[in-house]
Amino acid sequence: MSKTGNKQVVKVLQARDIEILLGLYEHRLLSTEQIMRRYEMSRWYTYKKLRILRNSRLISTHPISGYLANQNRQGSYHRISEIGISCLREQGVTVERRADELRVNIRRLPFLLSTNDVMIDLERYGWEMKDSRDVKEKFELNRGANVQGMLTSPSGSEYLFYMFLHGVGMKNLMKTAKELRDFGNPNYILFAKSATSYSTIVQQLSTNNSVIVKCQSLKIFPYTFAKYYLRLFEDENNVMKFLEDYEIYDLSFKTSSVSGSKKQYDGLERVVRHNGEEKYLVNLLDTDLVKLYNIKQYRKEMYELDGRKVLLVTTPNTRDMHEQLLEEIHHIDYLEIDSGDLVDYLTTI
DNA sequence: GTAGACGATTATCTGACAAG
DNA sequence: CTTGTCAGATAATCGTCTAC
Repeated sequence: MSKTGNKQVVKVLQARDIEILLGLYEHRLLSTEQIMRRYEMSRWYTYKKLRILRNSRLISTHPISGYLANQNRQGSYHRISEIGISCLREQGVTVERRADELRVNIRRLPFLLSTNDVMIDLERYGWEMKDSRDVKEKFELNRGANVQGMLTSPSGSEYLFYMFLHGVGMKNLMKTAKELRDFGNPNYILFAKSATSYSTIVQQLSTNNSVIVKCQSLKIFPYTFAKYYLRLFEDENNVMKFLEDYEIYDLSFKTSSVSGSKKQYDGLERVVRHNGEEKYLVNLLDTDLVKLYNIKQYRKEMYELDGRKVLLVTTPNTRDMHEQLLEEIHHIDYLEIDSGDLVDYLTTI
């Protein structure tokens, strides 16, 4: 019997035990549910495995608070213990931090759980996530910065990212804006976990040109949508492939993008034929404020000279917001994408 | 309107068991 | 020994209906 004073403990450390310990070391903490997803174990087995690791004092378990709004029972999260760390060291893993240094302040807990959730969803599609401390170290950013970490897309683009929970304080948003302006990194992703925080962020930042002109992309996503969208669509060619595949959108793509000596408009590079008309296609599914800014620069006079309207790809949920942001521009047509189609497309690949 | 009541749900633990 | 599944139990909590 594998018992020590009644409790089941680890007798022989398994490969998966080490992977779990490593995951806890690298990401500081993971919830029960996250461990279940990340290591692809059944619910029962996850509990069992974690209990055995805990009984062996390799990990410690704590109740989650502040993660889900209006709910008291939110499950548990797990951290690696000092014993767990020496165990990793014995396995030949280079570990520098002590268990004590991996503790997370209760106020940061919901942020870290949220970012780890994104990480677990996207890593299997070729994304990589770097912890906020590593990022701050690497780019020499100050310790108190809001930046949550860095995401590297499958194609190698590096995005610093931010997480916004259910409420967004104005002070905090201004602090973030200052970071976006000062950090000098070209690409950013902002995740918003509620509809309110999403629209607050978009509204506040879309008028802040001093921030936008410093960026190559500044994408703002509703959290859940982002976890689907980013699997594949950070690469815009895949968005185009999707639009082509669904004939109901009635698009035919011109073979090449606008190029050469002809005068170009920033951000308007892709010409399509839609309803018998040539238009500039802009994908705004990512609510990229840089794209929005570029569309605003395409003024009425230019449009009258050029003759091509802008065809804007949006969703039923974001259309109102996008229209409102561009209300002074009239030469825009909106193409609504059914998010169901989008999810179908992503899950059948 | 709200305090119970009551059943459903959630997160977890337990012990048993098959198979390797 | 392990992995992995499962029925069953639990305590806390959630949702909702009902009685006052």
